[in-house]
Amino acid sequence: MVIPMATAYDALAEPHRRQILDLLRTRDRLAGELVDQLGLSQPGVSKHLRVLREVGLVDVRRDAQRRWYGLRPEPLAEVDAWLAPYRAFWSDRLDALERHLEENPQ
Amino acid sequence: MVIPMATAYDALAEPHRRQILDLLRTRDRLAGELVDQLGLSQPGVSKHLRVLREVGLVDVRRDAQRRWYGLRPEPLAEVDAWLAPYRAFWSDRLDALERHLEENPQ
DNA sequence: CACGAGCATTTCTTGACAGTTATATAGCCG
DNA sequence: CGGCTATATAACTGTCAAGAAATGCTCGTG
Repeated sequence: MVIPMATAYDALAEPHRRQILDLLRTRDRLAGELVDQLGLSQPGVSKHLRVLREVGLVDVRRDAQRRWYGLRPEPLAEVDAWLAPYRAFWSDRLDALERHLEENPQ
Repeated sequence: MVIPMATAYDALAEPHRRQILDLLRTRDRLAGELVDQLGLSQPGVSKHLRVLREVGLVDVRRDAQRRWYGLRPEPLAEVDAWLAPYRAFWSDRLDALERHLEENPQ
């Protein structure tokens, strides 16, 4: 019986989870704050946070009954590494566009 | 009735689809080639290709009964743009590591 | 024109997942 | 201790996606 490990890609596929990461980018947040921001039920947010924890994209700090959630960007570096070889493609096209604009000023 | 549009994030969540994009990065491929490489059934690959088409990550050129698939990296630029603000985070940490190493030579 | 090659689409099954409500756990405070 | 706050987990439901098998479509070729 194989336990299917989720990946950062899976975590990012869900818009609410990307929203959570965006919120954590500015500062750490209480679970309750995230519930308020997302407009989901509290258990719904809690489940998304569990997924993000499991793929290592967030960490938690306990503070009595509260939980402070913080961003752990490392798994995004893996995604970025996968993306890197593709960057050449569209930057090529953008470069071509830029050259075109330079060579054809208004 | 809302038609749920898939996003590039959804497309990237599936490992086989990332593999297809990786194959198309080197050169255009026939659908049959992709079937051989992926080790999935032909209809299975065809369905993945449909998803990639729908989010604009590949395009198709007909050649009699054949289909040449090619990479269209533009939607990846969107993902890259989302990722950009995060890049500062881990590069900060890497910078810190580099400074540490510079200040503490072997 | 019949056949086969090359793909796409359909159909079906199974499993995963997002969301909800209900419940459990943990810690503060009166 | 009792009850409240904050969060996690459980149980359940509906939806959707991945995969295989069967079928359909298109076009070149004998």
